[in-house]
Amino acid sequence: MTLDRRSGCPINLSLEVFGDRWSLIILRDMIFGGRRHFRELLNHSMEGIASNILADRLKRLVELGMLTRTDDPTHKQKAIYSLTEMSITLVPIMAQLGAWGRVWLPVTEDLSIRAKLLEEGGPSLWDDFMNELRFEHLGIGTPKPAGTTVRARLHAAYQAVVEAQARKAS
Amino acid sequence: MTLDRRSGCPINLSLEVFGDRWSLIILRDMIFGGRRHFRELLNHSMEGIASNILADRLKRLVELGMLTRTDDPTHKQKAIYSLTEMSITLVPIMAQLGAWGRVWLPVTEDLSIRAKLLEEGGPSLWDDFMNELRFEHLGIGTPKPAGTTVRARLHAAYQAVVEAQARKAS
DNA sequence: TTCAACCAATTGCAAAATGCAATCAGTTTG
DNA sequence: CAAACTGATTGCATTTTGCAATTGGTTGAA
Repeated sequence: MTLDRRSGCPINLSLEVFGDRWSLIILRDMIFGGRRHFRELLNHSMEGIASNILADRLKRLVELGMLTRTDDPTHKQKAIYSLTEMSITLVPIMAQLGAWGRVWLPVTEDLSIRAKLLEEGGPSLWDDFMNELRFEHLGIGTPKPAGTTVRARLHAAYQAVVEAQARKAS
Repeated sequence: MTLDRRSGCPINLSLEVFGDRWSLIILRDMIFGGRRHFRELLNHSMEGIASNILADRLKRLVELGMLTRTDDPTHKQKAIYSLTEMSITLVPIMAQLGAWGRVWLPVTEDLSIRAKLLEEGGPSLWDDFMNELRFEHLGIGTPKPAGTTVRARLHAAYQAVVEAQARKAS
């Protein structure tokens, strides 16, 4: 997989990597949802990605250096997809994208609470989160106590909103 | 023009607005290149956008509220495209995109010097730049002395690199 | 007053990407 | 041994893209 190289402009080249309707969605699910397997990405996809598109994008992202693919020792057919430093450093872009979308687009409260927290936490929270991802995906650094991680906090906030909505609806 | 609404996730909805290979390129040329007319966007396009794609995206961006289209009083056929607050607040996203691309992709020096300055300037420079865009496109706020604007400084840096490259090549 | 250059698109068409459903062969679990 | 699960692949219809040519009109200069 090689870039088009329409121009050497950084914004253009970034768009050539993930300027489509699915690549960033897959990376979002890996970064914020903790997905590591094909089936996890396929079956829990909020937007309903098709399996052929998912297969195509995973292959492409691996070829571009955004992901790595390794065999799962517990299952001979299972593959584990890992983020690379290249995709981990997408966190600030994701944060800005979420912040912008929250202001201008018809987001739902449950799905935007994480973006809100990420925005409020600012660059220092993004750094903490990236370090967690480095530990999980690259084996770099030291683990944090379970439940205190950024992902756990984001997820807890999401769950709280979902439960509040359920109470309101009932 | 209405969004797909695959989900209410802010990242997904943002992608539905500009998750394609041309929309952000057009907005980049308007924000950083100061383009306001169809022909300017078409003829000075580094990536070589086709006229039908440009027409389609301009229409779409207007419908989504990212641009406004007004008649040019000097030419009955000429249209002026203006950024809206919605697209002006894309500046932080552009800055992050440029910063990421500069690290990970084969950018050229001339086309990435602006991204470098924008990154180094940080949020306060982004704010200055957004305020300039608000004055230019929305008529809000006060003008700055010519030559001291962020856009002028970015452009001067770009020109300096281009000239240095020309000297080196000769 | 004629005419070339310019204006924002539109049209026709081939190629590529997308989306959907069905399917695949191998692996694990009950 | 069968059912469920693994990461895909295939076939096919639809949609989007990209390119080149063209449209109907405007402008400015000769």
